[in-house]
Amino acid sequence: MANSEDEKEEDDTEWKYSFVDSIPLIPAAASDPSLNRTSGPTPAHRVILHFDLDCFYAQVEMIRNPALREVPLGIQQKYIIVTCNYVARDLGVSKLMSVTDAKEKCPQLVLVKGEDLTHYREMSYKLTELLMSYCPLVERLGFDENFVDITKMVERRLAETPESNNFSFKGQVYNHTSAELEAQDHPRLALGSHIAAEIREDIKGKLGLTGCAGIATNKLLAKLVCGTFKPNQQTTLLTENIDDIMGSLSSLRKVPGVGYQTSKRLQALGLVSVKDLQLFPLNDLAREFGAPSAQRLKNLALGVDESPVTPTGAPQSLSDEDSFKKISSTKEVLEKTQELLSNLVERMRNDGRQPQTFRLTIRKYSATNKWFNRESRQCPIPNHVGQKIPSESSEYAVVLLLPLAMKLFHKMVDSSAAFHLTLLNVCFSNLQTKGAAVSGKGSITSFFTQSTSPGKTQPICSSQSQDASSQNGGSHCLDHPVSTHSVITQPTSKKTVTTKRSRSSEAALHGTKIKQSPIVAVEDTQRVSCSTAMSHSEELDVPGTHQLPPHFDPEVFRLLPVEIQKELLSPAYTNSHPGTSVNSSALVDPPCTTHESFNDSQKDIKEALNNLGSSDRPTTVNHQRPAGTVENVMEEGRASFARSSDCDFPGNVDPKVFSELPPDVQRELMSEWKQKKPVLKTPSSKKPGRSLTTKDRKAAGKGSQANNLFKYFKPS
DNA sequence: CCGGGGTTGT
DNA sequence: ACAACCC
Repeated sequence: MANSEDEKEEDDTEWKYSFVDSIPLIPAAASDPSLNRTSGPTPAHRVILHFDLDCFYAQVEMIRNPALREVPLGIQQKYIIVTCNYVARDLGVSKLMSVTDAKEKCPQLVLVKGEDLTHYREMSYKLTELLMSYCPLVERLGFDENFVDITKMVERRLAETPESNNFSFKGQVYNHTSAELEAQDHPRLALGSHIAAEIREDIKGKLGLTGCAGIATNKLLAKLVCGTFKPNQQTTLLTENIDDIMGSLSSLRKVPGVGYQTSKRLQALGLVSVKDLQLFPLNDLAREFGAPSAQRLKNLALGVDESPVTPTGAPQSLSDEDSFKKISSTKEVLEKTQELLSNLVERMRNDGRQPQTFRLTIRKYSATNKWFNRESRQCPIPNHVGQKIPSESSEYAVVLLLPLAMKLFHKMVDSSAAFHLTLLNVCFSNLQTKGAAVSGKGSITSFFTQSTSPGKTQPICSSQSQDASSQNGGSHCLDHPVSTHSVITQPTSKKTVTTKRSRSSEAALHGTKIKQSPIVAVEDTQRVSCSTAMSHSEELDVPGTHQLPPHFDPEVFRLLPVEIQKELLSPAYTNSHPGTSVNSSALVDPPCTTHESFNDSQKDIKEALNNLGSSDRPTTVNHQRPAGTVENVMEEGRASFARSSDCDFPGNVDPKVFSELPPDVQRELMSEWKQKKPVLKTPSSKKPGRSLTTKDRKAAGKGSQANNLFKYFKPS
C-alpha cells in the first residue's frame, strides 16, 4: 500500500530519470540535435568521451619491462589469462582464456603474473587524474575506462572559435568514410573529436599508454562506439547513426547495463536482439521488470541514456582478496586473513581515511555452481581500532582486526565440521575523512599535524578546491591541461617512519609472495599437546599453556603470531602488573617499531584475544555477558554501555580481565570509553540522521573526496 | 567463467 | 547481506 506509485519519493532534485522516456522518440528522429527539450536541466546536447585503454595490464607490464613489447605477453591471474598484448592476440591468444589453452595455442607465450594489482591501480589513477586536469567530470569504470563530460569545454571552444571554421573530425566517424560534410552539422561532436585526440596524445606522452576513445552524446553511445576501431584509435558517433550502432550489436548482452541475468530474462520473453527490445511493448516489459527498469532497458536499446557522468572521486571501499584451491583449517584461514589484512591496512594507511566498516567474504567450495556462492558478514570497526589504521601503528591494527575477522568467519563457517573455502576477501568500507581542516593552513602541511590526544584525528591532506564541478565556475574546465598533477607529490612519503616491511612489488609480480608478517608456524603442533609443542620451540621460550592467563584458549594462542605470543607472555600479562604505562602521556603516537607498537597497547591484544577465544571456544571464556553474539560483534568496542554512569564499561569487556589490568591502563581505558559515550548510538535507536544514501553521496561529499583523490596519484 | 577488483540497487 | 552490474 505504501506506494504503488513510485516516482514520488524525494523529488525536488534537478535532474530526473523519469524524463528519459520523453526524450525524442526515436534516435533517427534526432537528426536535428536542437530539438532536444530546451527547458530541461540537462544540456540539450552533451558531448561525452569514453576512454578505454588497450590491454591495460599488459601495457603496464610492457612499460615496466620494455623487452616484453616484442614478445607475446599474457597477464596471468591464477589459471586465467586476463589480458594479453597484441602480439599474443595475433597468435591466437585472447582474453579470458585458460592458461593451458593459451599455451597450447601459443607455446612461446610469455606469462606475467597479474594478481597484485598495485601497479595497475596506480597507473589507473594517474590516468584518471590526467583526465581530471582537463575537466572535473570524470567517471571511472574499472581500472582502464573513464567517461568524461566535456560539454562545457566544447561550448566554450565553440564560442571562442572564429565562426567560419573548417570543421573536421579527428579519427574515425562511425559509418562514414569521409567525414568532411558532416562536420558542419555536428560542430560539437567534431570539436569533441579534436579534444579526444589531444587527450589521447597527452596520455601517450605523459603516461606512455595507448587507448581508444569514443565520442558521442551520452555514456552508452560513447562506450559502444569506442570499441569500433580497436587498438589505439578513436571513433565519433553522429546522432543520425545511433540506430545503426544499436542495430549492429549481436545480442542484447552486448548492451552495457544488460548483464547475464537480465539477458536471460529478456530471452525468456523472446527477446534476443536489440531490435526485439526496441519494439517490445513497454507495458509488457514493465510487468517483468517493474516500470523503472523496463523504461531503462528500453532506453538502452534505443541508445538513450541520460545518466550523468558522475565524478568518481576516491573509492568507496578498499578490498583485498585471494582465491585458492582449498583452505580447510582455521589456522590457514587465520594466516591468509592476516596476509590479506596486512596488505589492505597498508593501502588504507596510504589512503589516509579511516574505515568504519569491515567485511569478510568467503567462497565455499561447491561442485555445482562453482561460481558465485559468496557469503559475507560485516561489522563496525571499533573506534580505537580504526584510529590505528592510518597511524604509524597500522601494523598493529592488523592484530586487532584479526579477531574481528575470525568472529565474522565463525558466523559463516562451523569450524567444528569440515569446510572447504576457495576464496577469502577482506574489505574496508564506510571510509571516513578525518578532518584536519584545522586552523591556519589548509595546505599540505596539515599533513604533518600531530594528533595530540588519543582519540584524535589523523592528519590528512586537505587542499582547497571545493566545488570544481559546479555549474558555472568554469575555471576548472581548461582547454589545455594544467600539469598540476606532475607537481603533486605523494604525501605519504612524509616524515621519518621507515616502513618496516616494504611491500615488495617485484616479489609479488613474480609470484613469489613474501610472507608479510610472521605468523609462526607452530605447525606440527596443531594436534599435539601443548607442552610437547612448545618444548621444542627454540626461539620462543614458550612455557606450557598452563602459564597463560585463564581467559586464553591455548589452541587459539598457538595460532597467533609469535610477537603476540611473546607479548602475552611478557610480565605485564603473566605477572601482576608492573604498572607500565600504556601510551601513557597520550601525547602523540610515538614513532615506534613494530615491536613497540605491540607493546604500547597490550590492552588491545588482550581484548583481541579474548574476542578470538570467545568465538572459538565459548567454554573457555568467562564473559559475564555472552560475547559471541551477533550484536556483540556489531557493537564491539563502542557498544552498549550496559548501564548508566561512570563505572560501566562496554559489554564485551570482561570485568575480570579489566580488573587485572594495570591501574593506569584502566584509567586510560575508562577515559577513552567515556569519550566515546556521547557519540554512541544505541543499537536499537534510530539514527537521527539516516545513513547516507548513494544519492546523498553523489550530491555531497564529492568535493572533499576529491581532495583525497590525489593520494591515488603517485608520483612516477 | 570467475581473476581481483569496483559500484549501485534491493 | 546479497544481487546485479562493470572492467
